[in-house]
Amino acid sequence: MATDRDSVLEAAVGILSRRPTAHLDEIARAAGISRATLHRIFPGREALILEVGALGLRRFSAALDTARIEEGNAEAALRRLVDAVVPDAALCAFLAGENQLYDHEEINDLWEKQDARVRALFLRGQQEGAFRVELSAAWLSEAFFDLVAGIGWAVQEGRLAPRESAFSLAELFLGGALRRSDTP
Amino acid sequence: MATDRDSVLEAAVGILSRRPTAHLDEIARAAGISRATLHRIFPGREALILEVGALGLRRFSAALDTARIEEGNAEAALRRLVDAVVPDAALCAFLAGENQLYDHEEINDLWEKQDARVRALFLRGQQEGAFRVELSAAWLSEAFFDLVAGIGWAVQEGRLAPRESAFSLAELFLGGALRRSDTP
DNA sequence: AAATTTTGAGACATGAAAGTCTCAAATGCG
DNA sequence: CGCATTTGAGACTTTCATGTCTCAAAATTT
Repeated sequence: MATDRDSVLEAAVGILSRRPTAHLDEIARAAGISRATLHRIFPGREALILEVGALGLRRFSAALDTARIEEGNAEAALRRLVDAVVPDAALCAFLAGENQLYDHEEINDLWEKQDARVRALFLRGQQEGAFRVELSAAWLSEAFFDLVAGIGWAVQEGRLAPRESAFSLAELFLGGALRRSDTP
Repeated sequence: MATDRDSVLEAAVGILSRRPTAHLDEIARAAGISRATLHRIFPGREALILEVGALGLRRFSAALDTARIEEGNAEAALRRLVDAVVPDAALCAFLAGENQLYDHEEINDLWEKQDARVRALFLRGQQEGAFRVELSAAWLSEAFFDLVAGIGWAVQEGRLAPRESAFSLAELFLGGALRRSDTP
């Protein structure tokens, strides 16, 4: 459930994923609280950003769990992952853009762990013959994340309907832009 | 050719695309000049950022020109575009992340114009039967840009070899991650 | 309804980066 | 070689977001 802190963090993401330099004023207003209260909940800007990152990682990690990406065939696992991750795409977009967090050991470790799970999925998919081997698993993993972030931005700014987002992401990433006469 | 200003701007991109909040000190050092000289060339931070954006758009526009995206079949045009745009991927990554520039009329207009050209390419490709029609031209265009930015980041941080970048971008975007028995 | 707690608005202090200036060193030019 | 221009290092001022504080209003509890 969305605790009090989490709802503030989600409001913060809405602002920060678009403008990482936004003032605390603005974030507080978006969260519907005063700057004073924001300060009471989070000691300062740095702490706030850190917690947004931590929330993003928790959600991403939870998405990997609910999608059970280690099970079944790789393509189906990836499709499940898309469905699970799309609701938190904005959070992922923030994570993707916030390279500053990477010198925080705790965050860094958690990120590394989740990233490894995704890379492993692609590697497994390549070994199963599901994914192309001409593209490195690392690049597949990174590109996937880029597109998740892109979906997050596009939805947030109204350029893409939320209902289409999972389909658009999965189809483009898996199938590419080229039309084909046959289904694979 | 890279005039004096442009070389400073390119150094600035190297820093700013990774950390948009970097101090001017750092940017000056990266450009090999002093903070005083940086101030002499660009009146201030805002002006610098603006010019970086303008350079990015000029380069992107030039890439669309050299790729002659309006000519020939759409797939080939897109492949040419990939080759033309990859050298400036870092600049594009900056553009993608810098939504602040969008309230500058001049920049905004220029961006809108180039974006329209790319969208037109995808639309044309869909009409020719080259690109899938289940995905909107707007999303194809946006996703393409997301991946260009991703390539820029990955190369800049050494996660992807520059020589592989054009291939990785074109293949993933056009063909997707799924392996296929036949070539389309 | 009274008491306790939480919140918001604003004033104020702090600190850090941006912007400005000066002057000596370096560079380029005639 | 001497003159002119440009550059760099640093001190300084300014600006603005952050962080801190206070107090009254609102909400919650009992």
